[in-house]
Amino acid sequence: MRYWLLKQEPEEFSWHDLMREGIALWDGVRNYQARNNLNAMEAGDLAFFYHSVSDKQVMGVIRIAEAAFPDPTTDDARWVAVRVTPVVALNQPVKLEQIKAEPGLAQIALLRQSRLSVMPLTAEEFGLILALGNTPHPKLS
DNA sequence: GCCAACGTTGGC
DNA sequence: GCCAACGTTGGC
Repeated sequence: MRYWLLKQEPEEFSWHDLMREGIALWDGVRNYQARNNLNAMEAGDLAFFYHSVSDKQVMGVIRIAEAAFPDPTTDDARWVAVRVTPVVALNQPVKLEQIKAEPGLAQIALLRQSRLSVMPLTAEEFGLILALGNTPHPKLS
């Protein structure tokens, strides 16, 4: 079981869109490092859904429903997509500002590599963000 | 293989 | 709107 953070502009695809659809493709990634992270995902892994640019906050927890397969939005075999499903909305969305203020989160790629859209989190980092969002761990609920 | 120029992302 | 941080492209 690994933990991830997936970033998207809410104007493109939002947490609300995912809740409405129930299950969705995470596709269109065209960056090797992000692609490598998609390839490392296993069904059942948990991830946060982060709204970038206009919102800049973590909205909720999602689950990787299906591991990487060829991205249907391109014929280029280099790129992959996964399928994700919502698990739980955070009781309070966690702002980028709060993440920056938390010493235990200083190493996360969200802060250190702002352009990366798919990144791993440690179990500790995942837990800290859940705590900031006043949300119990989905495994325990 | 190097690097300058250019394009994109995302925070401010 | 600006700029930092990358990533990509193409000339050499």
